[in-house]
Amino acid sequence: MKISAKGRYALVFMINLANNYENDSYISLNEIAKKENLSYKYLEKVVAILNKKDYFYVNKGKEGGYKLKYKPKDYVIGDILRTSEGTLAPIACVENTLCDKKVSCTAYSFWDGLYKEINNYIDSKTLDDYI
Amino acid sequence: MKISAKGRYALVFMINLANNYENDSYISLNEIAKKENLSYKYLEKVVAILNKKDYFYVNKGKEGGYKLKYKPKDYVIGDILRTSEGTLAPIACVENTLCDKKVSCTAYSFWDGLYKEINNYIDSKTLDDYI
DNA sequence: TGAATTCCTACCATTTTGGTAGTATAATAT
DNA sequence: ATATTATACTACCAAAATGGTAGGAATTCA
Repeated sequence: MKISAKGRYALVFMINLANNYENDSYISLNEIAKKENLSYKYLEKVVAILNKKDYFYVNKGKEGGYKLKYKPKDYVIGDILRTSEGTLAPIACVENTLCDKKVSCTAYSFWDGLYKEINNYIDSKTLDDYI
Repeated sequence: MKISAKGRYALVFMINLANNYENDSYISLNEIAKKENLSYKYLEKVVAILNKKDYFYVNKGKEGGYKLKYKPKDYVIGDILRTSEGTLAPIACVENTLCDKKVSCTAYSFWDGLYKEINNYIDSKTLDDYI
């Protein structure tokens, strides 16, 4: 029941952008990786995933890097985690439609309830809460 | 962020025992595996883990199997899952003491909050809720 | 033009996952 | 008694996921 490094990296990265929001400057992967003691190469990979979303501005070259596009309050953490981790369903059947047992399935309602609790929590927090 | 087969098997198994509680008879792995469409051998393995706790009576031989020791209401699902899965901490640092950053660590309070939500939920349910 | 930076593709060792196989041991119905 | 049924225990294993690393191409800007 672990969040993978992908999710951890993604959230740390986005919080770093949020912390830099007021500066209106770009912040590079190198800088964040060093500050947060993350693998630069792996962070690169995770950011590539996040970059498919409309989260930040990017600039290459000197003084380049990443900059948050919207206000920290506009970033729901659940959305960031789903982008990086995929679904946060504790077991597959509460998410997809492959399993048709559902209601009749032993323990289904327990897992479904847990899923809802998780979603409620992660969707109630934004980057602004962790600046 | 998935619960592993271990946790799924464990809960299904325990709910089956709970369903059989009123009968006061033993129920075998074979019977449960067939009914729930689980791998018999893997179920055996998971039950071996659960068996370290004081959860059920065991009887070998004909008419043998497993029988719940206490009332379904006495089994908190969080306890069952921790026994089978290990900790349900979404990331390691909210659980163990290896990481000393904690409060100052980026995003720590987010993960800690999520952990608390998960624990609250799974500790608020007992087998009796899923009979 | 050179340095800094992102972008992209490929590779890889280790661990985890979800099993299977086989045998030993114990209980019991008959 | 003993054949049958069941758990207990140990060992093995293939496939997938995890958490990286390596190297170079493209782009930006001082």
